[in-house]
Formats: sequence, structure tokens, C-alpha cells
Amino acid sequence: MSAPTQNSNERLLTPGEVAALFRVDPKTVTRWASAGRIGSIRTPGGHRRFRESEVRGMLADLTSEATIGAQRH
Amino acid sequence: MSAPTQNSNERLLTPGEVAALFRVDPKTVTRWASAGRIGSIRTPGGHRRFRESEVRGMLADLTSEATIGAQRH
DNA sequence: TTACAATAGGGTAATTTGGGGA
DNA sequence: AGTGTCCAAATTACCCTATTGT
Repeated sequence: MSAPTQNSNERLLTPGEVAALFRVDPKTVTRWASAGRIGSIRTPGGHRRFRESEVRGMLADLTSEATIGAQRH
Repeated sequence: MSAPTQNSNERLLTPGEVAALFRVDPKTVTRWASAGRIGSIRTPGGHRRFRESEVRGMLADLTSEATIGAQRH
């Protein structure tokens, strides 16, 4: 079965938790969702939740390691 | 084995904060990241974040004190 | 139901980005 | 080679009040 959209057994993160991972303001995470840069799920009350796997994946993709090992001039 | 991208529970610093620690212009920190001298994490919007542990490590490395002379104060 | 922290909105500063040039 | 500065555009942070989550 191909399940592009993960089933329910997926941990959800709050805007505040996602914001902490990226070191941004929770409002910024909301803006990402509105802009379609990140998938979001709305609670019946209108609050947003984010898939942890998607967030972790984005974080990994956007991470760059240093390619030069502490050089000394 | 692979733990290249250290997951969360890692404090991140903004370009301005790193610049303040090194007493350089934020743009200079950006150049370090572009040159691969320091690892970086981009927000979906393109802004950079830096690992505090890596920054502290760099600070410690380039902190060299006089090895001879200047005894006393 | 009450109390309180977090979030959703909208507006307005502050920061960051990228390029070019000193 | 490495930094600091100027610029315009984009992104993010902080302000507020009302609503939602626990």
C-alpha cells in the first residue's frame, strides 16, 4: 500500500514545539503553514498541529555540516 | 553508523548572536557558513541558525593565550 | 465552571539575505 | 584572502486582543 499521507499514528507537534526546533517565533511557524511551506492539521478549534516526521525531515534537509575541519590560518 | 545531523535538544543561535560572540559583522558569520567553515541550519524562509555547541567549540579553539612572557598581571 | 498557558488574527519594527564594491 | 559597509527585498520578531486547549 502506498501511503503518502501518514496515517493517524503519527506524533503531532504544536507550533511552539516546531518553533523551538528551528529557533523561531511560533508565529513564524504559523506563517510557514499559511504559505504552504509546511503541512499542517487544524484542530476543530482552529489551532494548528504539525507532523513530527515532516518537521524532522525538513530540519535534516536544511542542515549543513561544516565541510572544513577547523583550519588554522 | 551515522549521527551526522544531531537532532534537536540542541540550542540554536541566530546570526546576530554568533556575530556578537565573535565581535564581527553578521555578514561575516554568513560568509563562514557559505564557505563551509561552520555548520548551519536554514529556516524554510532561508534564514540561518547555528548550533551553540559548535560555536562555543570554535570560540574555544581560537582562544589562544600567550604561552610565554606576561607572568603576573 | 474557573484559571491559565498557548495560539490565532493583524499590524508594525527589527533582523537577515544576497549582491556589489571599498 | 578576509571584513566592513551600502542597498533593496524578503523573512522574522514583537506588539495587541480574542479564542482555544488542558
